[in-house]
Amino acid sequence: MTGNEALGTMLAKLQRLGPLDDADKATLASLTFHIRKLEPGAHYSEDGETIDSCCMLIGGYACRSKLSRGGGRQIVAFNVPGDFLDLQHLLLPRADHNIEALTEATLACVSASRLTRVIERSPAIARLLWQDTLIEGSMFREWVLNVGRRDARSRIAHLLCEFVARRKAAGAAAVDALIPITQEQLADATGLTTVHVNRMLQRLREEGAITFRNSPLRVIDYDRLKNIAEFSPRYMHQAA
Amino acid sequence: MTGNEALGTMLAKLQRLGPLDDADKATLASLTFHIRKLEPGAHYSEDGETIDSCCMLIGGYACRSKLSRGGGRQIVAFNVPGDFLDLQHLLLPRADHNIEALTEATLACVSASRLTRVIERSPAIARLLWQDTLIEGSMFREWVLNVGRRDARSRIAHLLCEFVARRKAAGAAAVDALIPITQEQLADATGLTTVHVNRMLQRLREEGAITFRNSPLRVIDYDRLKNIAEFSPRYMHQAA
DNA sequence: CGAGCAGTTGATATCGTTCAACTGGTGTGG
DNA sequence: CCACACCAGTTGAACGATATCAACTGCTCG
Repeated sequence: MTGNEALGTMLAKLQRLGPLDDADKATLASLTFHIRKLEPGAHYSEDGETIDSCCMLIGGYACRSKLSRGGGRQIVAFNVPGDFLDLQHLLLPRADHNIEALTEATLACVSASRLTRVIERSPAIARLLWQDTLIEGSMFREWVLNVGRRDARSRIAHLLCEFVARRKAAGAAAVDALIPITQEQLADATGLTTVHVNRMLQRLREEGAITFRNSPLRVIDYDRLKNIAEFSPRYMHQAA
Repeated sequence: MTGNEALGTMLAKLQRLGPLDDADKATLASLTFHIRKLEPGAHYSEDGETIDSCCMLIGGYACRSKLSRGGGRQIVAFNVPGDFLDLQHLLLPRADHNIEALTEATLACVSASRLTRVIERSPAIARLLWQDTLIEGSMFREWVLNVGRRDARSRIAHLLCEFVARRKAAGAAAVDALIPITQEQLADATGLTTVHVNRMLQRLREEGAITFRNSPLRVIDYDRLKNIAEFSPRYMHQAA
């Protein structure tokens, strides 16, 4: 994976959000990317750290998580290729959560100060990045609803729907591709226990929505899953 | 409440986030505010609506909520004076949640197109608004953790701590001022039932952290409440 | 071959829900 | 000034969803 491919991924992402003119593209092209690989489970950043670069996930999958005092982990977002992982460190140097690779992951990192210069020169780019932040915010609100109000079965279903929809929108994989999330991670993302997640997944399998026995999770009936989940992608603002 | 007072509130809010020079302030002052009053329970915006203005809450309290298909309501944020209610409609015209007054509320509204012109002229203002969006995002992440991982008692305590801390930071009221949130709203915000919220509040009262019998809620021992809540305000990035 | 880890199962415990009745303010119309 | 309605809050009893604990399976990898 080279800097050029990273630039391509970033351009594609931004242009999914809105138009850029040639000057904007040239400005972007002036960035130098530092390519970084992460093993599964490795952390890119940790809660409390000071960070002065911004990364985009250009390959593999990641998640954002926070710990409660008791040691419980809550995953608050999943990330797919094309996602900015920490645009926030442009304006808020101190990390407020952990960012962790789910699979082998490839990151394209830019120094925060250089990116700052880019957005000063290109209001259009600044606007799209801000828009991305806003869409992320909307997804967090949906997560609060998901964890707060849905029962275990539809909560899990909703999570899977979102993951699959975002990955598809990013062009990273088909709806029925393998889902690289363990049951433990699913539990941490839904606020349930692994035991209960396992039982609910079995139910979703019986209902014909997914498969997974001794092999990674895979969605086989997306429509059914969406129904169970009350999933409507509007909150993603068609962009993720 | 006049447009001038609205401008003052907005300036104060922005300068809590970062510095502005005189040109920025002049640019802001060119905005015309439309002052709007909301009765308790009245909606400013509803999920799905198209909105072409941006409002700041300059008096009273509000909340953001979403509905699940089953009709369950999830409150995903509380708002205190000085909060931008819908900066997002600058870039995402379609609302993805409801915004509702908790008390009598006063809003200062600006047309989205005018505000767009302001941020085009002043990168510093754009930067602070984006920063505000990022901080809001961090608070949503904390809410996911709160609803997903904490038990009922500390979940409620955490909510109260956040409300009180933000209100204090905004200079709107002291820590021990009345909290204008009903037990039903507390239930909707925590993903619990009113019955259980009532029982947990009684426990927090027995523990000496709050009072409320036949009168509005009030925090009387903030430190104790913070302890129960595992509350650490870092996720608000000192700004709210 | 053994260790380790994700996943699976069953039995039991618990937290929070549900349902239904009741209290006590507050506001309104007669 | 009373009667009534209404609404937030309160209480108790029974129920149910999810957690907890502990044992076991079956990969995968060294």
